[in-house]
Amino acid sequence: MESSLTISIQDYLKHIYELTEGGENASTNHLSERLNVKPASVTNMVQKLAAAQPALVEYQKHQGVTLTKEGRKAALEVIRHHRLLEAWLVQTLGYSWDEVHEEAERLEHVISEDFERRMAAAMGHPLRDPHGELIPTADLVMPLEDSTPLSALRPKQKAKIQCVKNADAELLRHLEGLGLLPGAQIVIMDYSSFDHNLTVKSGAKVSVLGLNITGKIFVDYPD
Amino acid sequence: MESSLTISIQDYLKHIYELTEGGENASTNHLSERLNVKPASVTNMVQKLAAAQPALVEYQKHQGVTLTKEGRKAALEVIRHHRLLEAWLVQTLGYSWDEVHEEAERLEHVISEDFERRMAAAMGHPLRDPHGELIPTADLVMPLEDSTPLSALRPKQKAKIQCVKNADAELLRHLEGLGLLPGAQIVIMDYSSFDHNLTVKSGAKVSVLGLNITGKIFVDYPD
DNA sequence: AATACAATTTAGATTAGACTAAATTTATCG
DNA sequence: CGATAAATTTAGTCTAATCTAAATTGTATT
Ligand SMILES: [Mn+2]
Ligand SMILES: [Mn+2]
Ligand SMILES: [Mn+2]
Ligand SMILES: [Mn+2]
Repeated sequence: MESSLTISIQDYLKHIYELTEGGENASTNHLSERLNVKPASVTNMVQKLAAAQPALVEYQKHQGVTLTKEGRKAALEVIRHHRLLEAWLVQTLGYSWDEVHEEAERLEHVISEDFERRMAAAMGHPLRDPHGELIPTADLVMPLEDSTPLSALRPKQKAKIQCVKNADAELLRHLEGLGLLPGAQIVIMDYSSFDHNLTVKSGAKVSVLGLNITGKIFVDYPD
Repeated sequence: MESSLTISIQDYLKHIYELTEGGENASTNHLSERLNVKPASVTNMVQKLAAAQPALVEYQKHQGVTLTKEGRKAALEVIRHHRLLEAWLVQTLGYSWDEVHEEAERLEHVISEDFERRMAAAMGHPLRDPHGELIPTADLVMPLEDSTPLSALRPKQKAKIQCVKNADAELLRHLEGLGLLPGAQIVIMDYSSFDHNLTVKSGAKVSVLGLNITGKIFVDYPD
C-alpha cells in the first residue's frame, strides 16, 4: 500500500479500464494501439501487472486482461485526476475542450491527492468533465451512466447530448462548429440504412453524421 | 533542438543553476546532497551532460561543473515553471507558502509552454513567487536581484523583506508566525557578535534569529 | 615530504520499460 | 481438415538512471 505506481503502469491501467468497460477483455493488440507501445512490450507489462502483489490485472495467455479490484481503483484514481484536471483547466485557464486532453494526460500522473481535493472543492465537486464524461467520485466509484449512443436514435426522436467519447481534437472542433456540445438539444431528421448516416438538427444547424461520429456521441435516454 | 530533456536531467540542471549562482562550480558532493542521489551517480550524469550535443555543462574532473548557455536556458525554463506554478497554486487553490514547493517540484517538468503562458497571463505576469523569489522572464532571463541577506544588517537599520530562499516548510511556517513574510517592514533591534544572532522587530513582534535563518532571508538594500 | 581523510571517479550490477526478430498459438476459410 | 493469416508470446537487446564497492585523486596536517 505504499509504492506509488509508475506513470507507465498508470497508463496501462487507465487504458485497460477503458477497453474493458463494455465487459470484454482488453487484448494485447488493442492495448498496443492505445498505448503506442509494441505488442511484445504489452505482453511483458501485462504479465508484470498480473504477477504484482497485489495483482492489478487478471491475465490468461492469449485471452487479454481484465482489472482486479485493486487495478480498477488505481485506474479510477488516474481517470478522476484526468477529468478533474480537464474541467479545471477549462474553467481557470480558458483551455478549450479540444486542447485540454493532452495537458491532462501528463498532469494526471503527478498531482497530489491534496491537489485533487482542492480542485474538486474549488469547482464545487463537478460530476462531468468538459466532454461530458462522468468523473469518478472521491472514493473511486464510477457513477452510473445511463446514456445511449447517438447512433441508436432514429428520425423524429429528440435527445440531449450528454457526452462525447474518445474524440480527437479535430473532431471536437468540428462538433463545436456544428453546435453539438454536451447539453445541446437535438432532433433526428433523417436516417439512411445504407451507410447509417443520421441527419441531426441542433438549434438552426443541420448536419449529416456518419457512424464514426454518431458512435462517439452519447445522449440521454430518448425512451 | 527537439529532444525534450528528461525529468532527471531537468532536476540536475536546476540544482546546478542554484549551486552556481554565487559564481563557484557545483561540486559532485553538493549535487549529490541536493538531488538525493549518490556521488557516483552524479559523476556519471554530469559526464553525460558535458558530452551531450550541445553540451549542457562544462565539466573538469574533480572541479565540479558550471552551466553552458544551453544548460542555463534549460535550467531557467524549469525554474520559471516552478515559480509560476507556486504563485498560481497559491492564488487559485489556496495553497500556503509552505505547501506549494513540493507540488511545484513535480508539476514543473510536465506542463506545456502553453500552460506556462496561460498561467503567466492569468496572473498578470508576476515578477516574484510566493517566497519572493524572482521569476525568470518568458525569454528566459533571470532579472537582477539587488537584495541583501538579513544577516548583513545591524541595529537601527530598517528594511523590507524581499524573499526567503531554500527554507523548508517548517521554517516557512515559523517565519509566518513571526510576521516575517515578503513585504514585511522590519527594524533591527540588537546584534550579538558572539553567535551572530539578530533581534528583529516586525510590526509588534520581536524575534531573535540565528544565522541559519538570517542567511536565508533577503531584504532590500538598507544603504 | 609523508600520511590520513575527504572528495571524486571507475567498474560493474540492477531495475524499469521499451524494442526487434523469431517462435508459437489461435482463428478463419476454402 | 489443413493451410494461411493474425494475434500473441518468447528470447534477447538496448537505454536511462540509479546503486555499491573499490580505486584514485586532492588536501590538510603534522
Ligand atoms: Mn497519461
Ligand atoms: Mn475528457
Ligand atoms: Mn523537480
Ligand atoms: Mn519558491
